[in-house]
Amino acid sequence: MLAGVMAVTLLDIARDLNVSVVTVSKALRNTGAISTATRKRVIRRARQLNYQTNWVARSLVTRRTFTIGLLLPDFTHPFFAEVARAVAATVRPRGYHVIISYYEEDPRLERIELDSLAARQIDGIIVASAQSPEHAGLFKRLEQRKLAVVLVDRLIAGVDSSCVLADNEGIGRLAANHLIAQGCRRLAHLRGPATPFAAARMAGYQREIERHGLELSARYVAPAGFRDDSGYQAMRKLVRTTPPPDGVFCYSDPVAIGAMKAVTDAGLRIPDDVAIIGAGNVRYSDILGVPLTTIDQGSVEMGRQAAELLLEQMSSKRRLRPRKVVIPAQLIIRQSTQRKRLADETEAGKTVSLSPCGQVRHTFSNRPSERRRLDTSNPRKDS
Amino acid sequence: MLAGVMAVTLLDIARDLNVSVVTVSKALRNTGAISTATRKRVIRRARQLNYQTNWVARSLVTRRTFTIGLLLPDFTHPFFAEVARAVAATVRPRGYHVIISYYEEDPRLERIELDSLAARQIDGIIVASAQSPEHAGLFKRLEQRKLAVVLVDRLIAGVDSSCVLADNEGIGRLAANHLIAQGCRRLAHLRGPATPFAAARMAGYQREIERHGLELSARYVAPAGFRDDSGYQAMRKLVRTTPPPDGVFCYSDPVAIGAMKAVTDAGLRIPDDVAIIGAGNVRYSDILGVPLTTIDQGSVEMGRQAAELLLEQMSSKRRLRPRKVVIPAQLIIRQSTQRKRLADETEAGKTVSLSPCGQVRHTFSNRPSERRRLDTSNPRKDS
DNA sequence: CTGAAAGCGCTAACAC
DNA sequence: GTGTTAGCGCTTTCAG
Repeated sequence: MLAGVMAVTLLDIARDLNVSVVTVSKALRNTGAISTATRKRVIRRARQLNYQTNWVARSLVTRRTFTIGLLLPDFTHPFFAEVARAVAATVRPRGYHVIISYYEEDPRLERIELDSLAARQIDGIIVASAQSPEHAGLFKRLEQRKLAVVLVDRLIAGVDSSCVLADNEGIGRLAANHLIAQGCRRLAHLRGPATPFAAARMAGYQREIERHGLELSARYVAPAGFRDDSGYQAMRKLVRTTPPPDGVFCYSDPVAIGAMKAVTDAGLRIPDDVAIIGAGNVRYSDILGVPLTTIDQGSVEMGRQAAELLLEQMSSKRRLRPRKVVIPAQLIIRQSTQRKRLADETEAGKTVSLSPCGQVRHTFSNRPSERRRLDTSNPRKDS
Repeated sequence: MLAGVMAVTLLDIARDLNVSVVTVSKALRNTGAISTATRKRVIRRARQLNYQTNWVARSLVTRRTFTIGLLLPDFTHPFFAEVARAVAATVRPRGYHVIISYYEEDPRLERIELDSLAARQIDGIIVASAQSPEHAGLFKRLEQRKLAVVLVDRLIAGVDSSCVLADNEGIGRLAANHLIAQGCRRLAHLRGPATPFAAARMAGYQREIERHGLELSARYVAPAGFRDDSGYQAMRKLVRTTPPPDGVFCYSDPVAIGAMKAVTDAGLRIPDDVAIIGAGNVRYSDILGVPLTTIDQGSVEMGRQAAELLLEQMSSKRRLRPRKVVIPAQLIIRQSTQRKRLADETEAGKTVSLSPCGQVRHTFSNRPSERRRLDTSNPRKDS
């Protein structure tokens, strides 16, 4: 027989050593009552033969695969890519693998994937879901099967799983505050898709505007989607209004990037004619033609916390009380909103240090210590 | 018993219907000899009970998991993220899932992950490896275990698995050609990491330069790494040489982005003082301060072809002859090299249409049809 | 301390 | 057509 054509099994080692399979199994798992001598013998031989646990077989009996699912709308999107990496980084040290899947914003596909992942007997799943509340039962069923579930970035009404969310309200408020502080008065908004979290962003924005005695006029609100092309289209309309808005809060950075093109194409200047603020702090947002002011949703933190919650749930015997974690938003000021060349300190009562001449500080990494920021309220946890 | 606490098994359905487990199994798999009547009965009941195949159990006996691994240095990098999506999109219709893992350019971690994925009994793996040739045996062992292997983006000497590669030589040649056509004469290079593929890029670059009777001076070659910060550091040195280079080919777009900052920081203009060209056509490269000319490596095509090769291998009984696919490179001309304001047609004998005023054409998507390009030679296949 | 027996949920081979 | 038998490679339980 050709060496190694078939994988080495416990039985192979057992025969080889004249012990039982059970003994080998115990030795390798470092568990149960076994003499140190045989344990060593087994381990040595296993290494020699290049034995590897067959996880499929083990999982069948232990009912744990040490694999989790991560279901996202699109892991090519830098925000989700960062979430994904943070999740993987968090669970890896604990021996878990991650099956990453995406559903392209198609709820039907999402459901299929969800089922398919469950059929693979994953131990838990983290999902940024696009399901409407009428499918809340789907998640209930998953949890009944003892599958740990953590919702991330997007809440679903009626699903009481743990979740980790951006502070969407806060993002909107932060945006409004900042634009107003920069002297903008004709405030506009490029809305995201028809989702609760996009609505929350807009609501926070509007509320804060009104708190300042201003208003968010309906004609300054245009629907956009997730991506830059929709932002471009939406902004093309807004720049044609008279007068055009002088401050625009965009649902996401990609949308904002599209919007910036539309503004430039229309012969207007950023930020002098129109200030633009995005959300997401997407990688490379700081190296655009005009570096984009944005609101960081804390992708890494979101992934980490989601994974942490999931691990906790998976390793607990009884079902834990669902928890809700809100990741505070941070304002990242760059040129696209910097109309006041120097100090625009004391927004929200905090001092924001700006580098001279309206220049962006040189930031390569996203380490928080290197950013100028402004948190939304306090981190709220465990609501 | 609470409904659905335990997952429904074939046995549950069998008992329920007073048939044997085998019958149910056959019915559900639509295989073997079975009357249409019972098949329908089984299927109906299965649906009612919300039965789902337990893939762990099935895999144990069929020895197929319908799961493949994808091991990358970093799936947050836009290039790899696109490869990953293309892989997932290609295998999904065939029922495969993808476990995506990354090793942060750490060969030791890569080996651990490789083993760990194999232990999960994946059917095949696509890997952009950082292993040096002395670990070629690692891959040989995987293939002996009947694990299909496809190398992507990075070749390893001594490993004769199928592979899908960028045309690194061609990338270098294309870069040199373009810079020279733009009138650059003091050509520089920011080298990538110490890898064969980075070396190939430089070799192509140098060869083409020399073919034009010019030379790549050693003092104009600086080592950089994978990311923007290393590009920044490297370029900081080059701009201090007298005279500074007037055309720089950077190993990757991130490196180029870092380099552009260094050039700007030094008070030089892009492209008038220094033309910069990257490689990778990273998303958002077209919306930088100065949109970056780059060479597209065909990430999507690379992922698709790798997945295709893997599928082919996995569904074949006997081991197939390894194949080598080279994805042709495409030059994407943007502002960062556009020194000749208008027509710089007839590089390499082809006409490249440019939009007026050195403006970038508005491109949101990466659809090839929307790009101005220049292929490297012919697509070579199956060498 | 060690191992024999039983079984995880499923499929393959072969009787009936 | 249908069901029986025999595993896949591992862990669990419990007797020795």
